[in-house]
Amino acid sequence: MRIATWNVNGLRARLDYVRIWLEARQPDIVGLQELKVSEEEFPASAFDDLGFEVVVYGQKAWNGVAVLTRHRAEPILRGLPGQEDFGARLVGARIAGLTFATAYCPNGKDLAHQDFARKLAWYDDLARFWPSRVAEEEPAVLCGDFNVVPSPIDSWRGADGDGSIFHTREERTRFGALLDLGLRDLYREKHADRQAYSWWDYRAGAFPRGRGLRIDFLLGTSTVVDRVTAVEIDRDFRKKKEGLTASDHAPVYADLDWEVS
DNA sequence: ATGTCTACTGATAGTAGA
Repeated sequence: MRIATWNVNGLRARLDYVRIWLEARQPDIVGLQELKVSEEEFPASAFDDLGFEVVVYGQKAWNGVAVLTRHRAEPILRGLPGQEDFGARLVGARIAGLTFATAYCPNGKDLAHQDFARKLAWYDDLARFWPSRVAEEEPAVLCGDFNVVPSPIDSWRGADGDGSIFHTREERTRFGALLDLGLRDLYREKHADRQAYSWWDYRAGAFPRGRGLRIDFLLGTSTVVDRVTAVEIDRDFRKKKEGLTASDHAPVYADLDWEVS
């Protein structure tokens, strides 16, 4: 079974591109972020045609998350309690015996902006909420755009980035608190020393220059980690395809040795 | 510093957010 996470940066603008990726990679479950579309305008029929059921938490213009699945989904999470003002950023479902949730964590903008403190508070609420709904021993995945660079190796700037937005001690502590709940970074479990990125700024030629950050993660509990056979950042799908513009994020996917009943 | 992209608006170019 193949699971994936992808910040698509506008689902309506990206729909044809997303379709190309789904057909190329054939994932079973996908967490999408930054849909930037209301639930009324969500292109459900396009995914239906491709054989995917959808669980959507949409919002006009900003944010928005969804789970696509080839298997039957039972919705279990919609939003982070107490953080409704920060928009549609968390949705989850139970699929094929797996708890699968996807998050679009706040960006924070810059260290002086009030959204930076709000980002930290959002993380604190997530770390409180998650264990109230998901047991550490159950097979579970929390994936998404976390807007945090966990370690210097995850930044094109290396340790020179330390202290700047996405690279602060405060953000790393919050991300670490999720790992302390028993969630493990599937990519890092498979590729301990590989420097690779999942996001590149559209500006200043960041992608061709190799100036990226690894901020998109598939986090899994131990029962999931034990089943992982491969994890890849699909860098090829950060490139233009058939004249279509890519998201500024690449998809990240993992293959699990998983029985779908 | 910023060479881009998306979606919004009493829109039809300018702005905000990332």
